[in-house]
Amino acid sequence: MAFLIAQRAFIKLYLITMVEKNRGYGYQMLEELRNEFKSFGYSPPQSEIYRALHELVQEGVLYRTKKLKGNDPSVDFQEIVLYHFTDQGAELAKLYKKQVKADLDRCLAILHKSVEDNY
Amino acid sequence: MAFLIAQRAFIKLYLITMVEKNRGYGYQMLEELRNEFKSFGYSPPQSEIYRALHELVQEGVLYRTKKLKGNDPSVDFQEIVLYHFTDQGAELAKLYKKQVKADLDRCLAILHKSVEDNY
DNA sequence: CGATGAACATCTTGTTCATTC
DNA sequence: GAATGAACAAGATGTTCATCG
Repeated sequence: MAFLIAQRAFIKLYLITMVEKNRGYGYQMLEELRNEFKSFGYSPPQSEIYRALHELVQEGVLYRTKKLKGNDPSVDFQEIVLYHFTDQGAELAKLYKKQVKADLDRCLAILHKSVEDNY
Repeated sequence: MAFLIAQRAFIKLYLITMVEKNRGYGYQMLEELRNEFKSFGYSPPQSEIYRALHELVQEGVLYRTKKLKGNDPSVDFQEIVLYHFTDQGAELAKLYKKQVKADLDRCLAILHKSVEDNY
């Protein structure tokens, strides 16, 4: 049995939510997460974001499209990878979120307990 | 920067509290923890408890004494290892607990945030 | 079986490098 | 520097084995 939720699962949850909100590509999501958690002393490593995205693709939740970043191709040729739900993706995501929610609640309960027990 | 608190630190916290309360030896503490967290779907592995105890000794927080378990040596020769605070141990423990408390609060904040952000 | 310990195997992470524009 | 990816190194854990009474 597991202790606390894994970082990977935690990040996947955020990625799914971001895809729901049409927040585009990897690097951007990374920056956003780093920003969000900066004040919590947590800076998700870049590799974890990509790994998580790859896993979500493997699992059939997301699929990828490629796009040039700028609107004017003559200015910016940078290619970015966008993520979208597959046909079953929305369903799978819903299920995944449900499971993670249960795990988050479990973790919160454990941590609360430990504060009560030790302080 | 770290994500959530490590299992090791979490266990050390409990061990320190248990030593404060004169709750004796490794195996016993293991059983107690397993019992406490059974309903949370968490069963700390035996190796982690011993590793944590060894570390606390390394760090100069605890020292060990050995004792025969039963009161009547002719009946039970089982040797157990008891843990106590060293001279500086109480101080070190206090400090350690303070740090862990900060980390626990940080973890709680992160998890709460993630529930807010994703549900 | 209760008790302690170590070894080993693995899974999860963090750091670094490679590549492209 | 923005962006993606993989390789590699290190750490933290889980599982199994060894020993003793």
